[in-house]
Amino acid sequence: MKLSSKGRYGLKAMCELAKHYGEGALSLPYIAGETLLSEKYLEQLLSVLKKDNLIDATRGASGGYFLKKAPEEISVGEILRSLENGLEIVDCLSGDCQNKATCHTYGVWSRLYKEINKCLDGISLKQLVEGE
Amino acid sequence: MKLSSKGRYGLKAMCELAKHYGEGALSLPYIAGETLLSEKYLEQLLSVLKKDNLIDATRGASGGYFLKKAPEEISVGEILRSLENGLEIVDCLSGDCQNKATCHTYGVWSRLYKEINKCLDGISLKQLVEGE
DNA sequence: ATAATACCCAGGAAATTGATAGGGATTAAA
DNA sequence: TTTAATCCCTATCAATTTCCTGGGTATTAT
Repeated sequence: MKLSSKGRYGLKAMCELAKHYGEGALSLPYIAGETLLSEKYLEQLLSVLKKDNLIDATRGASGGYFLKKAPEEISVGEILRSLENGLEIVDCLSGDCQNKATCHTYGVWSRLYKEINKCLDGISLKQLVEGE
Repeated sequence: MKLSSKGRYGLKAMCELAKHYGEGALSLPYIAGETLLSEKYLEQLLSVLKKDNLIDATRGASGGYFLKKAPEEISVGEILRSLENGLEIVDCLSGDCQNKATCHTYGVWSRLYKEINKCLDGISLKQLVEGE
């Protein structure tokens, strides 16, 4: 039960964007340089975050990426749910579990899922960047 | 961030053992039949649980597996930590993170790790089998 | 002895993840 | 209007992990 590097790296990129919030857009090469990630891989992560409306981008010369909301209004939970494609610990949580009623373990996963989200939604990007 | 089927299946097997706690040992073929798992795969899961002292086994004819403690004294957390080889969400938690001091995200993982364990340690196998 | 059982080890199929690559579309600046 | 910077899309590959199967050995009740 590990977080993928997609999640870890993407969160790092979001921190970078948060650090420069309000200073305009950051270019892909710049973010890649700061986070030590390949431009091509980082690009994929940013495109996911953009699809989920956490960041936005301007194209063309001197374009780049920027946060769509202020760092204090973005939670780590939102970011990870975007990158990890949901934080459901088991598939039956996200889908159509037939045995929901009879299955004893369903309750465990559901409880855990709520706790995880509660925990991560309680930490804002601002807190993260400023070190609590 | 998904739980492996090792964890899910192993927990199922533990439930089966809990249902028959005090009635002597259950054979591998029997447990496999109840949980609808292949004997060979289940065998590996049980060997992990045995290594971690959650269950024990007697060999020879009419032998089998049984819980080493009462269902109310075994937590779901213990079981999953055994099967999943720890519930650390990222590697730096289990190891020797160099950047621990400077890394901003370390605190997030550590907080989440504690919450996950707290949640799962709060549910006993007995509660699980009896439906809370 | 024999049958039923747990135990051990090796390996392979399948899925997921991590990362690379190329080319295209869009836009700002010169 | 050209040019260059940049985001955007999609395919593919290598590596890793996970899931599962199979064969053979050791042990014990009957």
